[in-house]
Amino acid sequence: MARPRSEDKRNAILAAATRVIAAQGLGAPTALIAQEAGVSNGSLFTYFKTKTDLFNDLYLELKSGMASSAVDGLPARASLHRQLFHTWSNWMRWGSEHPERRRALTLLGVCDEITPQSRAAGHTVMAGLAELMERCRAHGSMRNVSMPFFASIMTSVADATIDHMIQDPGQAEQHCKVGFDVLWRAIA
Amino acid sequence: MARPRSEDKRNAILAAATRVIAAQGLGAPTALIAQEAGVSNGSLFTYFKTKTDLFNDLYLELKSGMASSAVDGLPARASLHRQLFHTWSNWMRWGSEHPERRRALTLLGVCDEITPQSRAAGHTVMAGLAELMERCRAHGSMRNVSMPFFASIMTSVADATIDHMIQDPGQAEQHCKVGFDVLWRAIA
Amino acid sequence: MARPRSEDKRNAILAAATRVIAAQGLGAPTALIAQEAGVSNGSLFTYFKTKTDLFNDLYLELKSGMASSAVDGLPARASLHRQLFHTWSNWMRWGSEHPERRRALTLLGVCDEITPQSRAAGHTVMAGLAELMERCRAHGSMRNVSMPFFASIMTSVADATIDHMIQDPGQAEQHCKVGFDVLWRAIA
Amino acid sequence: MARPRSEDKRNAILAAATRVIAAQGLGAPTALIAQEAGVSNGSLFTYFKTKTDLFNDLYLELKSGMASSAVDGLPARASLHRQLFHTWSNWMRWGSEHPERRRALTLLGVCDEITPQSRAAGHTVMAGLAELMERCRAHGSMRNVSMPFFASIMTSVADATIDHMIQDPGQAEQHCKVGFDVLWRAIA
DNA sequence: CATGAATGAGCGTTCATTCAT
DNA sequence: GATGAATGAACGCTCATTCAT
Repeated sequence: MARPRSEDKRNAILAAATRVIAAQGLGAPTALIAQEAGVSNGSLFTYFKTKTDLFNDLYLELKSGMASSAVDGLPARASLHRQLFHTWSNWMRWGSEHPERRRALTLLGVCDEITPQSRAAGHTVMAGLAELMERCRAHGSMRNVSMPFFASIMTSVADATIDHMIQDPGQAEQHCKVGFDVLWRAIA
Repeated sequence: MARPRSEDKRNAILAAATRVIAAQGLGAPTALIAQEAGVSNGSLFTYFKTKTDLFNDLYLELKSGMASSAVDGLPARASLHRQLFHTWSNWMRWGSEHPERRRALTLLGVCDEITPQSRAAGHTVMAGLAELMERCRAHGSMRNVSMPFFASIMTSVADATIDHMIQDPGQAEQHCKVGFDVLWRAIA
Repeated sequence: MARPRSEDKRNAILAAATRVIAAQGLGAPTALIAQEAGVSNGSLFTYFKTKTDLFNDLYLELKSGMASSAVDGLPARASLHRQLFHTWSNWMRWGSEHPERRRALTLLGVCDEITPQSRAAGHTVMAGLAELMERCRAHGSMRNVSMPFFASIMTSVADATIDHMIQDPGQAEQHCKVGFDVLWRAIA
Repeated sequence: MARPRSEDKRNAILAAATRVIAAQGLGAPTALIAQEAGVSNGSLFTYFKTKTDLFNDLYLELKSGMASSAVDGLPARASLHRQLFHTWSNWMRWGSEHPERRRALTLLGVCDEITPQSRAAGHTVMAGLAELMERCRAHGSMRNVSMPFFASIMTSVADATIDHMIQDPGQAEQHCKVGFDVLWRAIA
């Protein structure tokens, strides 16, 4: 019967946190995040019990946004190479178009306030992507290495590629392709 | 640069900072670092003007330690493949044997208190390694991409490989080899 | 005084406040009291304008509960000694059986949010008891001291006795008697 | 070799806490206590690790001040009656002359941040007084009740008497005597 | 120079109270 | 009236940095 909790406000806080963390790092004051989100200081804590909770939720939010972007419109019947390139392109686009989300995710990824549970959930949301990766691994020269290692290689190359695209946006598309070729050579 | 009295103390502080940052992140109190180093609270600031200065110096220290480990004993006359593998093995060993240094370096690498000057110096200190990389790039399939991109790919794969080695130490040597093969396929 | 809708809710809040204050002290959040009472956060403030008002009302409620227990079933025609002992026993029983009310009353009694008006009203509510006390005073060795002093002595001894009864419940009845004897010797 | 911790400052904080607590209750901000003591906000915490620690230390300080005042100049060879009256007078004087200390001690005494250890230590500092009480108990009509009960009675009457003296300072000395007579009748 | 007490701005969080639903 | 989200002042405590010893 009372004013319901607003999903919009929650999202505004998450978006503000993304921006503020990208700009100031994880030490950014919650008060600044709240202000940036257009809510009061105290309201942040009705949506997220602690700053750490906010971090964990944001981590998942960003990770799943990235994952779902990557597999968006995946051509299910195309060749593995085509499917992977499609996904790769989506991934690179997400990284290039959302540098703040990416930076925030990087920072959250290395900080130790993210719980093992969140990290596990982070893997879950990547399931679609993981399934594709698994097929690539199983049919390529890395068929004998573990999935985590395989995934980690792929992620690393992706990160390096996005960095490169951001630093030289004029040639972004070409860098995207080069990165993919590197990856394909490594794993095919 | 007026050398402070005791190089030992300076080193103790850097070593303590490495440990403490690895354990607690960059938010760790300077007082704790000082304590861990066996010096007083205030003394830390006679060796490093600010916490940020300490971070920048430590970043360089760690990066150059890593770089010099990597090129240690480089067989100058061997084939490129042999030289690279030698370096790669050194690098992997450094990473496996100094997880705290590596974690501290990772955290420092993504935080924005590290100045562009420090990052540039970080590259300088990698000169020996960079020269080898440059030769690999120039003679391989990535001859048309920029050095930063090439280096970034190599670093990424290295990081992924070290992670893997640390998580499964029993097979470390084998993972080292697999990582190298991945890299070689990607760049040869 | 416009009665709020539900006297039940008001009482539930007072009872909850008693429990919560006994457990957590006067710093206990109003939200917790509301929760414990089974009403919403905001509703508490339709029954009590401020937290201070709640405290003042509760103070009176507890004090009058104690006072009316004390004089319950007073044998009007018995000797003073018998009347006083009857009252004393009631008082001790109230204290032993309602430790939370007693503790809350103690805390409220020393905090300075209780207004002089409330304290005055607290005396009014003790009128029945006071009248008996007055007769005791006037006929005993303390006939020359002021009533407040006399009452305060009696209250003090009562409190000490209840404490003792609570700490050694096995002998409660005996302690009750001993306390009364002390009092009687002091005032007779 | 550095600036030593100043006992003066510690005492200033304790004195300030006494005043501020007496005036505002236990909810008084530490910042106000610090200000009143003439030290910075943060300095308070170099002398007392937490607000609760400050409360516990202050409790002991006040209690031992009271206890040592009470037994000051005790005429060891006088009669029990004379000895007790001497102590009683000291006690009453302490209470009358230090109303803030007394109020702070009252508040601290009922709050549940005071640890059982502090309460135990509080009894220890009253040892001198307790020994005298014990002799009174053993030779009087309360010889069959436990010491804690006896002590609690005595304390209660003392508190009531001090209150009375404070409220009517003109007759303080006389009230002191009356209170003592009440006590003596109760226990002799 | 070494020490560690002093400083005070700053932070995460709480909570009495208000107000939209 | 009932609800619980919204508000923002306030609080306890931390910590980089300074400075007296």
